Amino acid sequence: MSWTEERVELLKKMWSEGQSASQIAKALGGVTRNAVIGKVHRLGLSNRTGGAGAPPKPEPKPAEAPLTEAPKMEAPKAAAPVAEPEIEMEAPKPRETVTSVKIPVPAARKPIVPAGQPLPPQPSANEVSPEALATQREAEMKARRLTLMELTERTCKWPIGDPATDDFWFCGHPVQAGKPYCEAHVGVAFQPMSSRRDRRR
DNA sequence: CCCTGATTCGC
DNA sequence: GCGAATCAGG
Repeated sequence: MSWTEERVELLKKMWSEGQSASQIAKALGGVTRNAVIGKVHRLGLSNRTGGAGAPPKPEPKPAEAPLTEAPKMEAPKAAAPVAEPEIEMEAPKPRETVTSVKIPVPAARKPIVPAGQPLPPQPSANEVSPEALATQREAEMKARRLTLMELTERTCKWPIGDPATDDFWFCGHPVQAGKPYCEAHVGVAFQPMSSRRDRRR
């Protein structure tokens, strides 16, 4: 394979979108991530965005400014300290249900609510089918306890414990093809609407 | 171990 | 110009 214009275009596009070299290589086919990185450097578009350590920031791509003519336009943005919405990902937090079962979590741990008071809101599903919940416990007892860095596309990203304390890690079991969670957690994460009791707001 | 990008250097 | 090997790091 060679770097045809089309391929280079796709490379540029994907790179600017924050795609990783390996992802780009996969999309292009016939090249390795090394080849992609090498090309990226040769093209001189190394740092994707101003900040070097800036994390992949998907450009919303406002709109192609026609820009027929705009000689010296200074954008005197009077600094608008916009409050970041900070959207939370769909990350259901495993909830401890008071049952007779003992130590559902790996090693004996402090109560799961030690932190101060905040404790992030838990948006989604609370009512999980008993069996799914049981399976969930099993999985958590054997959790690999991965840290954020250790997560990959193939590790279960189900959070366990309290993010505000050290008692926090990710399941880490092999994910179920495509899904972000392992089989057990897919079970509690993706529930049919029907089985979800309507909570009267 | 999984992954990331950066750099080098023979081709 | 190309990209595998290597490096440095999360």
